Amino acid sequence: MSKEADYGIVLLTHFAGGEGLTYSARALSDETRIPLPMVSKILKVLTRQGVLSSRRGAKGGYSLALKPGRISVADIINVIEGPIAMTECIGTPGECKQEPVCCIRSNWQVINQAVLDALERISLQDMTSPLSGSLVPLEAGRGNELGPPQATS
Amino acid sequence: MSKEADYGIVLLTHFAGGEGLTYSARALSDETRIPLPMVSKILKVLTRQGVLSSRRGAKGGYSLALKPGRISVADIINVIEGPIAMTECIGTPGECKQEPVCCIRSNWQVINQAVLDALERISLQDMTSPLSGSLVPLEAGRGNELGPPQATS
DNA sequence: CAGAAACAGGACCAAATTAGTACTATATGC
DNA sequence: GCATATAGTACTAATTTGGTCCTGTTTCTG
Repeated sequence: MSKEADYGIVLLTHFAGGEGLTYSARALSDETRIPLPMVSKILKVLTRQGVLSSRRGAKGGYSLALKPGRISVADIINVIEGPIAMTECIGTPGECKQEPVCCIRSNWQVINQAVLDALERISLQDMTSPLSGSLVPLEAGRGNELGPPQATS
Repeated sequence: MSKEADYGIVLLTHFAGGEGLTYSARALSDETRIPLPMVSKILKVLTRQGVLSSRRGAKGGYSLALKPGRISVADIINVIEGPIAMTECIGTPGECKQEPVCCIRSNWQVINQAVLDALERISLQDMTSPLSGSLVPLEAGRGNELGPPQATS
């Protein structure tokens, strides 16, 4: 994940922690230790994409445009970085030279979708408090009934 | 994921499909349409890391050093790219300037671990045939009982 | 109204990473 | 000895990324 997306999630989590408050870019920079120009840049993107709403002028600033329970981590990565894709062929099909002879692309689609689903289930709200460690890992339904790689031939 | 890791998985899946056969770099390049120098480079890394074994000279080539059921997708990414980490602070702790004031790092650890677990459960063997689309997405166990972001306030 | 505070929108740059290439050396089989 | 094939390393070119800067425009306050 790019640092920009990373920062974006940190910043938005800050908003989610503070019950609909309005923050200036400078204030957020101070509180998060992320350099001001970077903070500005990211907030602008998030505003253009409708995640934040902004008010200009003195006493202006940014505030969440949506309820923190309705924004997912996947959403945020999506608006900052573009589509979440493990391989090039998922994000931009047709680019890869060996797509015609590639027999694992469909498998990547399945894996990618699983990760995507997971990140979509985690809301900004969730990020404000510790996630319980009991994340149920995604389970590959296999045709052959193999155990995990370490336990099988 | 880097293209090198992507290619690596394609190449290894090729090995897994062909029951312990030995392939030369050239043969693999022809079959996968991945440029030869690239194939060579990746195979060398995989050999040094013990995933493949090699034989030099005429009639030489590469073959799998382990049973395809015992190599996971996570393993492959790991040896080619290094540790799988969604954020910098997971892969190389202590680098990030705002780590002391960051309150979401522990959550990233949980998320990262879930993805890691998922990729560890998918073996090379599994990649040779279509994964059933019914991957159970990883489920965030939340303290508060929220539904998915889209369904809640 | 003047000025300060704060966002909007770009353009821009430098460093790091990545993708890909090339070359030399060494081992093997015929 | 020669052809085949890996080992190792160095190199380059292009892209991406992280980060900065500057010039507006809007709004509040005195």
